Amino acid sequence: MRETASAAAKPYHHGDLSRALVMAARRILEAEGPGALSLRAVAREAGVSPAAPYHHFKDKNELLEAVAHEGWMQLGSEVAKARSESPTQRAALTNIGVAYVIFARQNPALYRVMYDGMRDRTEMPLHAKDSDSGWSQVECAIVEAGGDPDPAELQLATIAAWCAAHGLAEMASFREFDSLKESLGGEEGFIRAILDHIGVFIRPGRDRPVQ
Amino acid sequence: MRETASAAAKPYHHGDLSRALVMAARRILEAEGPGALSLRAVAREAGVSPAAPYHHFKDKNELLEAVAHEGWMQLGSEVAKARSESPTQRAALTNIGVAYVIFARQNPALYRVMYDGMRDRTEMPLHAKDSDSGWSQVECAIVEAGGDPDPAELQLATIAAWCAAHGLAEMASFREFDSLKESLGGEEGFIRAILDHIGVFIRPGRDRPVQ
DNA sequence: CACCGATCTGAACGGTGTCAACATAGATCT
DNA sequence: AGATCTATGTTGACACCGTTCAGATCGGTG
Repeated sequence: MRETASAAAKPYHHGDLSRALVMAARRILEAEGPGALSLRAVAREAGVSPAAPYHHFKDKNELLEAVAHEGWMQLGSEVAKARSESPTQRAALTNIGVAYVIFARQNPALYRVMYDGMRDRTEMPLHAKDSDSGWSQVECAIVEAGGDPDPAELQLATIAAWCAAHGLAEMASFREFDSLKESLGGEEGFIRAILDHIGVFIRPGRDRPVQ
Repeated sequence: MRETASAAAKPYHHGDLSRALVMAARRILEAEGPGALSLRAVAREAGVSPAAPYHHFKDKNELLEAVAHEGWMQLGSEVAKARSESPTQRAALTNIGVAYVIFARQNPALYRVMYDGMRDRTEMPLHAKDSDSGWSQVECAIVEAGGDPDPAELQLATIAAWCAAHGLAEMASFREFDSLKESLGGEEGFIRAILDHIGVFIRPGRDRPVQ
């Protein structure tokens, strides 16, 4: 019953469905937004029956978690890139913030899934273990920028920075700020201007000396 | 066909269904969370058929907007209260931030609905007109606390403060910070500690003098 | 009173998450 | 190799969802 002898005959077993499902989900997310992201639609996009995903994810939620995890990984590497490309350690922290917000702005649907999965969770997903997670990178950057290395103080500073970046990531989507953005030289100018007002992001050349 | 002659015979026409629906929605939201908030459930809770809401709201979304609007009003008055009860103008801004985050923490499901409705909106709902909206109160508080009254600068500062508060409102729900909260004297201590790290929130007694 | 418009009901449609029963394919054992 | 086991698919069903539409019911206006 093979389709056309050799080539594209869809096999009964997919081979790597879990990855295919995550990819399909991300495709739908980009193309049609989070509202269109139903489990059935993902299965459809992957060319598979609606029940097939349940052999790889116990839930719709578990699929979304996998998608979110990919997102956090990607964000982590963007952050790492921004940090390593910074000319000075003092500039790194701000650049990390900018990279974070820009990622969220460029992948709004994905970012939404990432944070939605985070909400009713008892722990933050991304940062705990990996030394190159977004979280620990921010910690390092804060210390390197002259922040207080005392663990308790550092944790507070990191939380503060993360709060600001997340808040800005969500607020930056309001069209209401369009004209303001334009007058600040585009999206990135806007982001930098806001981060400039938030103490945890050291302001090169305007802050008091680091030490 | 009246039930028991006079008293509680459910009338065919409800009288004030729109308000009853909003109230029912908020009840469900508090009791079972945002996941349980279906239009049918709201109608059920209000003791009405699933189609009845459509005579008062064109959409499920429009109902949620009404719920969100109530939330923003409530938040606005909480903020106003916190501001007016502050001993000094310099303390007011921080107290506003604390009140904002505490409101979000005490009404997490409502806050989620409020912001979800905000996301794909072209304008922010709450602040534009009313002089006692949360937004304009923050603006006033910033100026009164010694912030730059230049309009452009003030707008940036307000956005920055709002970003931080919103970010903290969402991050404060992570159980991961439980022990940290405890060591800081509870939820409010935690919130103040974080806001302390954010420049737009003036730090009484630690910041440079206002003028 | 007759009537009209606003409000509510009932039944229906397509879509959704999820599950149980069954089918198939690939791996493993003899 | 053949038999068997397990992982991975499919089909069909269930309850629920948002939404619509035709009809029932009521409050008010002529």
